[in-house]
Amino acid sequence: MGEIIRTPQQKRSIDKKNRIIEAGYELFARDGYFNTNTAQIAKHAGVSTGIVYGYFRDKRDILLEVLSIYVDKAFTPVMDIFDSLDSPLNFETLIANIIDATVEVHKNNAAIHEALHSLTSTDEAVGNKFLELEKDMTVNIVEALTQHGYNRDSLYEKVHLAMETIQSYAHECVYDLHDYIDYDKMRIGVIRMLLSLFDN
Amino acid sequence: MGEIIRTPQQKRSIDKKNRIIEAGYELFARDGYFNTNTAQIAKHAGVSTGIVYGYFRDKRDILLEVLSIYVDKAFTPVMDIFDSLDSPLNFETLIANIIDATVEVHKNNAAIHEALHSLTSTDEAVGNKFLELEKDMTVNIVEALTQHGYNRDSLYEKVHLAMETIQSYAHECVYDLHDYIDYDKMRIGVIRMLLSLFDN
Amino acid sequence: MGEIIRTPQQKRSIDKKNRIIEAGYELFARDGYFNTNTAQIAKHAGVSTGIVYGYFRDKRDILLEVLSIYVDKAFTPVMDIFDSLDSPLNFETLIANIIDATVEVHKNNAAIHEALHSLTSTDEAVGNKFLELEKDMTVNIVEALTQHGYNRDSLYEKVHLAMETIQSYAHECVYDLHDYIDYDKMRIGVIRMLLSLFDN
Amino acid sequence: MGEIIRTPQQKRSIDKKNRIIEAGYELFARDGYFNTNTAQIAKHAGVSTGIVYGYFRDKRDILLEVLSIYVDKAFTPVMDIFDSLDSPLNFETLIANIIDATVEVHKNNAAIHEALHSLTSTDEAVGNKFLELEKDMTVNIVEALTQHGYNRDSLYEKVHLAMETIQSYAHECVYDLHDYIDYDKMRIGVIRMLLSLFDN
DNA sequence: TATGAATGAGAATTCATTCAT
DNA sequence: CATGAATGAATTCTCATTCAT
Repeated sequence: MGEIIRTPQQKRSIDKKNRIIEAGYELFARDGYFNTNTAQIAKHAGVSTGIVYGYFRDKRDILLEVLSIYVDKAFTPVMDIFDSLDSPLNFETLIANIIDATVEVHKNNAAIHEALHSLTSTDEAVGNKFLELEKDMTVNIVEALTQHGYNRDSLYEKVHLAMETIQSYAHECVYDLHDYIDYDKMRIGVIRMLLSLFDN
Repeated sequence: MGEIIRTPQQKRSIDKKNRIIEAGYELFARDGYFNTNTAQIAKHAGVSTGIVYGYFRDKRDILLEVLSIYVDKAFTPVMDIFDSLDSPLNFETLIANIIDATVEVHKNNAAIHEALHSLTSTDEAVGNKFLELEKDMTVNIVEALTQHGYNRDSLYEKVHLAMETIQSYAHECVYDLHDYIDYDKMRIGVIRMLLSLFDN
Repeated sequence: MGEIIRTPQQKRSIDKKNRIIEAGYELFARDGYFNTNTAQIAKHAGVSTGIVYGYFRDKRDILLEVLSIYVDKAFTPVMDIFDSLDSPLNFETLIANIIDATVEVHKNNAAIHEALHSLTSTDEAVGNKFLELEKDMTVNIVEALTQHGYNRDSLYEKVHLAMETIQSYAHECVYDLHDYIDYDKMRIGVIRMLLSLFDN
Repeated sequence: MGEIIRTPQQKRSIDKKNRIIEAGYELFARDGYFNTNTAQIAKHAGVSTGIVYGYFRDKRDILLEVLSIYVDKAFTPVMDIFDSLDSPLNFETLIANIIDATVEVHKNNAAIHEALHSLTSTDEAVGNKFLELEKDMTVNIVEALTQHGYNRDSLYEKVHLAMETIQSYAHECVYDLHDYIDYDKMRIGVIRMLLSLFDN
């Protein structure tokens, strides 16, 4: 098999590979994975169609890289909050901070999130990556809470549920689709719900 | 515009159209919209490829019909709960009932929900249909609650948020993907959160 | 998997499938397998590129059908000679007849023989088909000779060797490439050699 | 025509050119000409893809060089036999020697022979080279035989036919594909046939 | 209405060759 | 001379849609 996938070492090449990933990111976000073809990605990245296959095994391989980037972007800002945490925990502030961080992440990445997440049911690797992301976040948060002395029943369930709820809110909030919803009021509802969840 | 899309009158034709929709439903659910082709749908429905275009303008038209069916399936069972509601409202029971109904709906339709919902960002009509579904449910529930004397602040926001939360839970619960989660415990968390949300 | 390979029943479809095989036959013979593309085959057959994949799994599948046809064409005329064989055997006549039949087959099929045979070393199925052809011919001839009372030592080896020799001659003769060779004289040499081979 | 194909003067360059030819030789033999790409050849030779075009006009040019090497390898061992030939000629020994030399050549080069020979019908230069090889061998052998006093009718035809027969045998023998053939017995048949051919 | 063969535009991928460094 | 990244035309194959019957 003569298939040689370049692992670029030089700056220019790294740039080029990143440009392709970036192009994939933007086009998948805008049009979806299935509505984007490799020629478009190449053109958007300012490279030839051929070189795409110098850096990636196939179109799906680009997807996987885009996914990795997204996962980092989604994971880091929220987890950073737990690095600088005071004891005793102030849940109200903590929750508000996580909500705001999540909304911020969503503002920049909602479209790609949709595009990627829509593949979870038909692409096992993509599905697993999302599961892993959720698991990593849950586990990390549980650990952080425990270290700060919070240690109640059903902690994994609570954290996971909280995350889901915040995700849902962030999604709604960013798309701002329902004219009958005041997202600031909803935000208050989310905080109230989560406070009660953890105050137990 | 000489194109004639049949609106079937005879029983046999209605069957045939429904069989095509049903086939689309199953295949979209199993493989996703983009991984299903019209030949497969026709074969699965036991009809010829050509006749598909006698009943539907194009492949996407099948999608739209499938979507309608799904929306009904998702809407009805939950809304039925509000038809037989006692006053004064017992929120704990109500919430539990909605959760169970939603989980039940999801058990049967999670796959198609994924398949359809994944198109929301790239297909405006699909997106709007989902918005409409959410709006209809929210509005109906708000109305029912009001009629039963429940009338607090931010009701739309609360109801919408509650629905989102239940949806999330139902999804998690049905797929049962995280081995570190006990979904019965999570269910208790959901109920607690929502009780606190509405007890305010 | 939605791959449906038509097995044509109707006359028109059979014609079409045969036209594609025929086109493959001619183009492979003229330009070789690797220098022929599916678009050319389709055009030569007077069909669209798409329908080629309605009748054949892929380009190689056409090759395999062409091969089958060739094998029949190569096998039948020579084997027919053994259907009408007098006892006692007149080897001189028999050999001459086989030579002539083989040359005749080669006249019409030398190019496709080359094209197909050139794939034996890189395509196992093709290689096996040629082996099978040689084996079938050898076994059939040995059987026929035995039935007519010829039963000497090393019969399989002799028959196989005779066939190879005749093949070589037919090839040379048809291409007529060497100006220093008189193929009629060479034919006499072949007959003499084979007579001595079997007279032992 | 400003294109400059280097004729390497320095030792290192000659090595490099030879390494490329050697790589072509091995890969063409293993996978065939069309299943080998220039990147593979370069990699196998331990050079860059670009430099290949410093030494060769194009991929086919490598093929031609490989062909030249093969022709030498095929020509020399057999021709050497005629350098040390006793008078009067002992045909039985001579034939046996040629058979053994040819089998030996084939043992080492059967694969590349197949790969190259398969191109004869579509590449005129390759075809001509093979013709030339056959002609050179025939002419040389005829000359040698004549010098040793053997001078019969149809000598070119006989020699050519003998060579073909031996080639066929060597091919069969090396690949050893037919389980119903004893190649030692077949070898005896070949010798017998050729003795009778020349004893006339 | 119904069939399923046929179309052809479009997608993914390969690879001989060139070129900037 | 040498490198290996880059090009883009060419190729295989798919599939929504049409059409002859």
